[in-house]
Amino acid sequence: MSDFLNAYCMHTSTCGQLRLADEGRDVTLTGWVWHNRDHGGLIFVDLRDREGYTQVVFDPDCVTEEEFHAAEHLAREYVIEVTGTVRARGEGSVNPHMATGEIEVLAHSLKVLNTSVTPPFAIEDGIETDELTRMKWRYMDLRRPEMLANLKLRHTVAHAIRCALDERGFMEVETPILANSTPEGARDYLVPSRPNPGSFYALPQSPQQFKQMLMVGGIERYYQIARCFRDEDLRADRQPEFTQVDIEMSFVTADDVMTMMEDVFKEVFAQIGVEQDFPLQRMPWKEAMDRFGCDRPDVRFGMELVDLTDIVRGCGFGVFSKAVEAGNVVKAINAKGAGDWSRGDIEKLADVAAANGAKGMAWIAYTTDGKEKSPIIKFLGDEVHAKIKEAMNVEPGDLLLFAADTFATASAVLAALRLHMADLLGIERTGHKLLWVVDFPMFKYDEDEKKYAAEHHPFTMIPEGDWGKIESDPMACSSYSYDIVMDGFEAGGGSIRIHNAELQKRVLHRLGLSDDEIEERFGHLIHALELGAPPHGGIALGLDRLIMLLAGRDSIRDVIAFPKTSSASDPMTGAPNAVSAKQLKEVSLRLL
RNA sequence: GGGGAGUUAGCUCAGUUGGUUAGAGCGCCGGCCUGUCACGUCGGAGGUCGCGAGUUCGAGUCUCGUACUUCCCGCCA
Repeated sequence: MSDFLNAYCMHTSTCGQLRLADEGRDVTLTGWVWHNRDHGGLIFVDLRDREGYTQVVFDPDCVTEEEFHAAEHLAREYVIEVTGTVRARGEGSVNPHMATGEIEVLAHSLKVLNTSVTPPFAIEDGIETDELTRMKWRYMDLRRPEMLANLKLRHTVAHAIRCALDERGFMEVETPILANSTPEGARDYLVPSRPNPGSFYALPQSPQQFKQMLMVGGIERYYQIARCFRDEDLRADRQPEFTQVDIEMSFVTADDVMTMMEDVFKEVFAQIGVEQDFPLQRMPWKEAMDRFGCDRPDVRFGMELVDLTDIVRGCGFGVFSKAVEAGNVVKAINAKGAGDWSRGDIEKLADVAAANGAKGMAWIAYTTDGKEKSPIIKFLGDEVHAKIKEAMNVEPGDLLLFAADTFATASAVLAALRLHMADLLGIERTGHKLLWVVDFPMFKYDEDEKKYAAEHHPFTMIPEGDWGKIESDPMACSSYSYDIVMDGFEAGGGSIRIHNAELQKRVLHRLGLSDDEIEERFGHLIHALELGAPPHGGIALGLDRLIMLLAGRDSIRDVIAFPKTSSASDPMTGAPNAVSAKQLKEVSLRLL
């Protein structure tokens, strides 16, 4: 081993670890210069590494003239090695805001390991630097303590999950990144195959097919912290590549999977000190939609949706009564505390409703001094209004917001308004609340394509009592499916899978696939099911979202070391980039 | 594909009704300073106002286009 490696490979971080008990120790610290306070005859340098920071003092009596001169010129982010003695700080110079504030290191020697040009932004928490700038110099962003803490949390959680699954007999198995394209679902990222001109791999949207094959392969309990790829438009909580904790088990029921998952969460949360009551609530999908308008409700606050369809049937307000006649629903939420809002502020909420598909938004405000104002109240009639007030539990200071539309649209509108009002009213949403949303319908009807689609995915097991409805009444088919919802986000989802080839074919037929298409796209799955596939099911957790929520961030970009911008590019490396004509020719491609 | 917000110094921002040489804080550079910890203090440098057209005597400011960032809808089995 070279002297260089000898000198550095055994080094462990100590910048955040020294305490009063270490007084008198000779130590060697390495790290980055955070702040340099040069008092002329005495220099204070805050030296930072991933564990924290320590004040180093340069006294001209304790270092050579050259070293003191070098210390005067230490700028932010210079990399240095300092050897010195730990000493207690004098009376009045203890810094209670620093973990190492009771001590300092009096330098005996200084080595400048590297210099740094001026950083593009401050290496500090709470900066408001544009994300493009942070991503272009991502390695600098990662030096900021809060970003480092996010990655540490991610590591700790991933490690705890691995340990918990290992204890339960799960095997980690890697599945291919170069996989096959599946026309169902999200758009695939494609990779041309050089030896097979005109053919492409797809990067997996999830290891779904492979993990089912592993069950058929007799693995029984599999997991993988798996990268997944979806070529769809981005959001604050969606990246083109993201990480799933992918889990599959044989010979289990939905209850087994959920219980196992809760046990894992229990251990993970214990490790990171997150409070959560177990067992988790299990809410049927229909109930979630009825009460929250959403299959991933944030149940940390109320403001639930109330169905007023029966109350307003035949009432004098045409928008409501005609909606009911057309078979639609009329629902409302009660935003307590917004009753005194101005007409203008209330009308602005209609923009939120419109963005989610509403054609308009009726409202009634009840001021704290007992007045009522509303553009619709005069049409409702006293009797209907009284019933609405009773159903909505109206008190002075309340604001009712209505949606009259199809069940799907009314749900989406009020779910969005509910979250929007919670933000505007400052309703506290601290802590974490997990629950299961279960029993999703097997199918949904796609109005545009005029065909049925899978609500979860087409491999989800249907309760045996509903098998007969696959052809006759698909919308009435339930499924053994479960999403784990955290603070209003889908943290994961799974199901018991179909392990019967005939049933799988019936479901695929229902989705509009011909025998030939089934053979072509899903032949490998069908054949596997015919060869002794065990009953099996599993779940996939969105690791990025989970860490985002645990870290209290608004974007998964803050918990991913090297994320992409909203146009799926990487400002640091320049990816995606143009390739040479030679490269294109090698994979038999020509650009349009 | 659609809608909202944005782009001015290294960073964060201000910039009035279209009018002189585009400002501030932080950072940066230089001087002074032995107990600071957002050190202090004195001085200094630093700008293609995203890009391209247009209107105008005159554009950071108005119009059109365009690129990029960000949030949302669609999309994400």
